[in-house]
Amino acid sequence: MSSKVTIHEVARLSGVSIKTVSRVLNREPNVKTDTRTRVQEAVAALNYRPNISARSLAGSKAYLIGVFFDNPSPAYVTDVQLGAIARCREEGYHLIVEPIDSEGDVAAQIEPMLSTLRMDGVILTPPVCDNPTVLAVLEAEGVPYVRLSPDQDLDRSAHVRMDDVRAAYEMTAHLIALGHTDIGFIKGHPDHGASHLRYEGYAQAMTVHGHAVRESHVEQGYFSFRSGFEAAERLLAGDDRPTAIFASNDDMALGVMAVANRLRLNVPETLSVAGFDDTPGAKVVWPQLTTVRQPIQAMAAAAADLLLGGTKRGEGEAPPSRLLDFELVVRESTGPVR
Amino acid sequence: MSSKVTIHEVARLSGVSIKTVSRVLNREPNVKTDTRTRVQEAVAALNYRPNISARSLAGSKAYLIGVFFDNPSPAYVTDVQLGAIARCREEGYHLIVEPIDSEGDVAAQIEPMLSTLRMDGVILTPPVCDNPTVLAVLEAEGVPYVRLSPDQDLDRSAHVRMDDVRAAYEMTAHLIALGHTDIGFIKGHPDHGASHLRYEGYAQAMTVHGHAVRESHVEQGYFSFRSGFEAAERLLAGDDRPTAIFASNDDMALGVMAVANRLRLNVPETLSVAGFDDTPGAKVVWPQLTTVRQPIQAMAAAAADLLLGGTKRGEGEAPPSRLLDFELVVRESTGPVR
DNA sequence: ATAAGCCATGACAGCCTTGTCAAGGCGAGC
DNA sequence: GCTCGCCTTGACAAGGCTGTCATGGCTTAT
Repeated sequence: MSSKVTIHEVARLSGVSIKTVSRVLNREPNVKTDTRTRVQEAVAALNYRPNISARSLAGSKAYLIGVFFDNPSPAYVTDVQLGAIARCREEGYHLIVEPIDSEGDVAAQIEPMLSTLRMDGVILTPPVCDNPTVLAVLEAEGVPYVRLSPDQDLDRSAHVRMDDVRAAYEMTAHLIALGHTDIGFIKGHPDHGASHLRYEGYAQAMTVHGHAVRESHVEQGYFSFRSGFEAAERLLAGDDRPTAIFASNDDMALGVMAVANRLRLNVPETLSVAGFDDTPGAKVVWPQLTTVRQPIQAMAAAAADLLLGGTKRGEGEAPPSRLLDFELVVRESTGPVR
Repeated sequence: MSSKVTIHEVARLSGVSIKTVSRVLNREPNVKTDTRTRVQEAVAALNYRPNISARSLAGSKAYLIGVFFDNPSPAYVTDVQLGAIARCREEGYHLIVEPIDSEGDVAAQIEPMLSTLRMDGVILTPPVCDNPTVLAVLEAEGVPYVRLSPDQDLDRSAHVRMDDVRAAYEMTAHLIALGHTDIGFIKGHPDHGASHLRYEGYAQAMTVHGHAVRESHVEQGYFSFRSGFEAAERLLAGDDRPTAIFASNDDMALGVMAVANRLRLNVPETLSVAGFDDTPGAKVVWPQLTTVRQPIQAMAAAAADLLLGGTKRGEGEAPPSRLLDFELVVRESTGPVR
């Protein structure tokens, strides 16, 4: 029996009008404590749940938050969903997931769902969070949105980020603390803003600790396993090889490990390897990878929080944003220099 | 301007009643072709989209399909979402994702969302698809559901599966065709139905081709990297080692590769390794893993199709189900015996 | 030609909740 | 003791769409 208890029955049982029940449900002020309690009891007794369709038709809210993604990493996407849901459930909101095909006509994809569903807000993950068309459509439709780790136009909207520079700095410092002075670096895809930030953190740490950033030990990569593999082949070719390599993401670090394996260089005895992102692959390799963990779930939860009005935004103020802490995950792929 | 064009305006522009517009929108019969065209033009001209809340309040459908999951594999979850969405979009349905915490009070989690949202159907992934409480609540609420790769009670509901036995059979046959006769096998988690099916396929193939299933070359694993690693250590310990190992999932196969690496056994020259599932990790290892690909997206699409009434179900008939084809993905980790 | 029946369309109620506005009750200030 | 104003509550309409039923025109069977 798909119990379709309506607000009327609750009203009748508790002896008040449906409007008062509505008030209690929406935590509106100006309801006597006594009345409130009585209504709540009736709600519990009847196991009543408001009908979300009727609610959003009558009111302004849809109780739906969208998550748009076009992200190649399933682990990332899932974490975002988990984080966002955690916060949404507290307020009775639900998550609508919408994969976006950035190659296709983006506007044609999102415009219909926006006008059909009337979502209360949207969370944008990279790289859609930097897609100008998406942002434009969202703004035109008047749908609030929060971007996760955006690259560009930071002031354009609310967003949540992690401090990539500092994370890369600390990872480099970790290697330096282990005695490494000659640390190779593999850059990420040049179109991705994080690439520059991570390189900057690396360079800063080297400079601050008095070690030179050797051009020949900095390679361009593209965030893929293959690009990391190839970069590592170049870095480890001659005799003048670095004692540690910091790849700006895990996939590339895995490429480095593969090369080390082929060259019979023991990790971490002969070569320390560090990654960035803490992807699932980082634990599925031997030795397990030292890396940086982004608090993805927490970031998504923060994004949902921003949307649900955790922070009220005044007129004219800059859009709110949050900067979250990363976590250095030291595992077995980095060790003292020998 | 979040254009809130209503059905009235479409009706006015096309010179018919709102009911007729509604009929066109819902592809109902008994509308003159001429009228239908005129309405469609008006819809296009005004860029009208029906309001889903109003729609579901008035009618019976909510235009929402839920996906419940409690699956440790993000890649799997994402694929399911992608596959389901593909089919849902065709019909104007949207996807609500709901992670379930199987450890907690499952009924308390899903009961509210079911009665609040009134979803039209739910897709259940393993392992929630075998959670009796979940099934019971869904049935009590009268919400149709389709299970993906269920283990138990196949006739209880509609479901979509892949032929694990045949897949394991063919993978084994592939190894045999390469000249292997002594093929080790690592079983999956005993609580997971697929484990038995995959083992059965392996055993069948061995027997049919006249090779003995050697007890000492069959190890128990638990679908984790670590369990694969340990099983491989045992299998590869003595001199009497198999020339190939078929692990019943990729994570364990990766564990096998790690051991082979440590023991300096070249893959595939000295040892062939095969996995199952085609997880992302399968391509991020060197050499890349030969494995079995489940058509997860297609399976999810089929599930959505079942829900959306792709197959009408008569009274008293058995719940509909679909059996999809797998794909043998031969990469570099398997080779001829030497 | 006439009755029966189907097709195409429209009028209207209803889905369940929230927003608006009005009304009654009661304490505070003069 | 009376007015003012706030607190609490309720009546009613509105929100956009679909279901039901009625209507009139036209085709088919007799």
